[in-house]
Amino acid sequence: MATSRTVRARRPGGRSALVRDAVYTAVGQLVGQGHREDMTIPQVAERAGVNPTSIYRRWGSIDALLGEVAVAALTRDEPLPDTGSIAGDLRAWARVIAADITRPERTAYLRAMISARTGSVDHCPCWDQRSEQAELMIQRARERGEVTPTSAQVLTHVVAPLYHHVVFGLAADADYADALVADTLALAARPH
Amino acid sequence: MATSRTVRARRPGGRSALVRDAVYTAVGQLVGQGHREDMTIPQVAERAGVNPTSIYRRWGSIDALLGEVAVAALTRDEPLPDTGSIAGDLRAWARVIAADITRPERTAYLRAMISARTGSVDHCPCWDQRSEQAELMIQRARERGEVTPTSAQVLTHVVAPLYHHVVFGLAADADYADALVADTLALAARPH
DNA sequence: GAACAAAAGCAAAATGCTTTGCTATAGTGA
DNA sequence: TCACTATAGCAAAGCATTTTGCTTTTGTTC
Repeated sequence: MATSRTVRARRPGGRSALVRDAVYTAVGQLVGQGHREDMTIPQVAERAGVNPTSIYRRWGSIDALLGEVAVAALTRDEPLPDTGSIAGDLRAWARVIAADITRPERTAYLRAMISARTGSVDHCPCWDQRSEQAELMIQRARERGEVTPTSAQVLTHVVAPLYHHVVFGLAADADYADALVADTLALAARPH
Repeated sequence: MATSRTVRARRPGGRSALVRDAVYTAVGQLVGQGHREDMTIPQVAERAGVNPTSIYRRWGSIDALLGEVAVAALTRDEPLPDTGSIAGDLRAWARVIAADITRPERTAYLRAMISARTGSVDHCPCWDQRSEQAELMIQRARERGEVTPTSAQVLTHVVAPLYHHVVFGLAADADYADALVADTLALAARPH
């Protein structure tokens, strides 16, 4: 994991950023090894080669840190499929999502993000991102004159079930993704 | 919360059960007050009027305890709607689910359950319960000669999006529930 | 009702997380 | 380059959680 995110900070370059990256990397490694539940700040600090105090002062708690890293990891943007039809695009996209979020670290990050979420927060960066992606594919398809589902339908009937399944420990494979897309396309095709 | 669950234990009556109930109640109160994140075993023990050691020896960690209480709270069975049509049943059922899981304690429990879930677990008691409920309503409707969605479709296109929305902090109100049911019924109506 | 066994209570010790005051380091702007 | 400031490092103290060995209570069985 290299220096990729440009968090607006007073001192974006230099040591601050180095420490942050080292900490992010350490958290990533621990999550990868299945230590999401029992992660502690001293642990992360040691692995990052950083003083625990620095983490305490910057993030306050392991949950806040984990939440931040999770969001960062889950919102890196990937290339969108462009197959020439909305059906093909959605199918490819859904499969990529399924494959992505079923990877153990990703699942762990998702759970961390959910766990960190407090009642007051009412929007979710990774959901916003999926929404934008859906909009884009639909936009393109409409310009080609295709009949398409709405982005709300795509989010509700394709993305939500995938995330739900993963988060609750149910199967979310390519077949499931395909079925979701098929249903959603059927919804769109029906006369309004 | 009274003595309702009959966990198969060597000594089902008596002190063991009393301690368990007191602990469950204490956890419930703390969750209700928004202390899911910062709950500790000594805290729960004091509120339950129980020795911390007892909790350590029985549950091991606060996460294990929270997970257990969450599952217990989320799988108490409610009466199913019986309106005479699958459309009415599903609409009523979806609204009840939405209203139920958007209550703050319920949302907290859901998140606790998700957080407690490890990769190896591949089924979810509260999902199983929803599945059984859906099957029952569909069964009844089919005996009346109605065209119905499959239970898989209901779970995927009604229940999953509701849970997803709640868990990720998005809105899940009666309107959303209605829209989900409408879409699912439309799917069922379409010629195969 | 007496013996047995399982679980709870108790208290002290140990462990490890967290805080705090201070110093050192390193970016930023003149 | 120099002053300034934000952040990191350090070390010690404080504190809460967790463990442990033992005793007590209480349900179960004969």
